[in-house]
Amino acid sequence: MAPTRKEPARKVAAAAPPLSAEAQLEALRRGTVEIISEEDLRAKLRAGRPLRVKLGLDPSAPDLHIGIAIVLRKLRQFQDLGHEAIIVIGDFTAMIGDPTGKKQVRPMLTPEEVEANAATYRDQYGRILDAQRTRLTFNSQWLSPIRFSELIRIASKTTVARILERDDFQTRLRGGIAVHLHEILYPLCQAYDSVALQADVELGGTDQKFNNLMGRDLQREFGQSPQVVVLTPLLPGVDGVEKMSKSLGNAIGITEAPAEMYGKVMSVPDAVMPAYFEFATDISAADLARLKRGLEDRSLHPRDLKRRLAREIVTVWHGLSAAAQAEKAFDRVFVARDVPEEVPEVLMHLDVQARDVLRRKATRLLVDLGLATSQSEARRLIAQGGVAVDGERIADVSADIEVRDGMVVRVGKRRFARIRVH
RNA sequence: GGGCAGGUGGCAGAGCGGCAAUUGCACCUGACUGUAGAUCAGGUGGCCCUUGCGGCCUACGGAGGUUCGAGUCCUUCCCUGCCCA
Repeated sequence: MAPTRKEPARKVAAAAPPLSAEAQLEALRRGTVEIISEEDLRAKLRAGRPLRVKLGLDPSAPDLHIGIAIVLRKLRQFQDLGHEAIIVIGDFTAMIGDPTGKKQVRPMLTPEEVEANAATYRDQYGRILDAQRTRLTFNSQWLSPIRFSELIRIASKTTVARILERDDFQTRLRGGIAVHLHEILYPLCQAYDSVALQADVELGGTDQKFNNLMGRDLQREFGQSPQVVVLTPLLPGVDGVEKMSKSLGNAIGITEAPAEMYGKVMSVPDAVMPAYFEFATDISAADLARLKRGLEDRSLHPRDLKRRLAREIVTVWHGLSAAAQAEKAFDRVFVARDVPEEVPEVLMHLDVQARDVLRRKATRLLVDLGLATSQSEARRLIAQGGVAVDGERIADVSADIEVRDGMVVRVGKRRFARIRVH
């Protein structure tokens, strides 16, 4: 379900007379890091026709996170201003993997997989974008049929030196790390997307600057008006260091359960709170300024600020009441150290031999419940005092547990399982 | 095609014949509290039990070999980087 607060905005925008180019530019500037160039954008807006605004996304991560949401919200803004939103799923370029140095070559998706994914994309993007007015494309549509001779023609439009300017390549070459030939085609592929779509604007995070500028060059080579590059900030992940990304495991997914989302926000380092408030919530500029000030002069407690942040972010994606509930659940588990109201249940079968009582070695029980991946791990957890059954800590690594229906096993602070005996 | 340097646990990176492998990051657990933040401490291949500074199995790119013993030495293959052509 889309956040309800978005609904009225859309209707108003559709009905309202188009804003002046200057007013649009003013609105679009907010929340961006760089626009290349504003002059070009102004000119394109002045022409008065709906602009084709392109955003490329990685097909391997259908779980959108609140970092990517920043750029998607920018795209939404373009939609609300009457422009055409085009999402490009990089299913073809996924074969290459954006050359960050770690990605493996991935096989191309089958048409069936693409079809299946499309539904997921629509569903997830629909939480932010006006789904009816969003064009969803896959770049295999135009990249796949390209013949080798055409590739050579496209490749002739740029130079090796130009491609190698890119930071990733620079550092890898300097560090003696492999740069495969196909990888240097990545920026070219993405640039060609812009040519194929005749994009007026390409949106992206600041890490996409090189690729997006490449699109400008290539479009010029193909006799098209070069696209305007609009760059949005990258949100740091929950580690507070790396940019938020699913593959780094530091992301907060927009479809995550409220409680999970709330907890992850609470784990964010204090230093990144301002960025989160600014880019991942809907709070007003005035509120933002006040919170920042409070954090600086220490008149506001960081803990309370982070609770507010967690509430705000959960509210964006799940609504107010879900946020309140998530906070309650969090307090219950982490502040009061109580068992959560909802504990995942695990069914266990009662052994025929032992009719009424089911005895299990504690280590085995943990593995059976999925709370440990091996007996060794289970043993370690118990030895470290991290395992409790119905609130009672297990002290003995070789303990036997008398399994009863409804029993709650806890590992660490936040992993629980309730046993259901059948 | 030739020469040189490399390939070690999720990542980075030690190791120079006794190694389940120093260290950092990441991760897990505990203490503390301001939260799953910060700090401090411990742990982190698997299996087993008679829970012992225990036993066994599997692991340092692949396959062979030398040796009581190989991540460490040899042969060969694969892969990467650099230099020369």
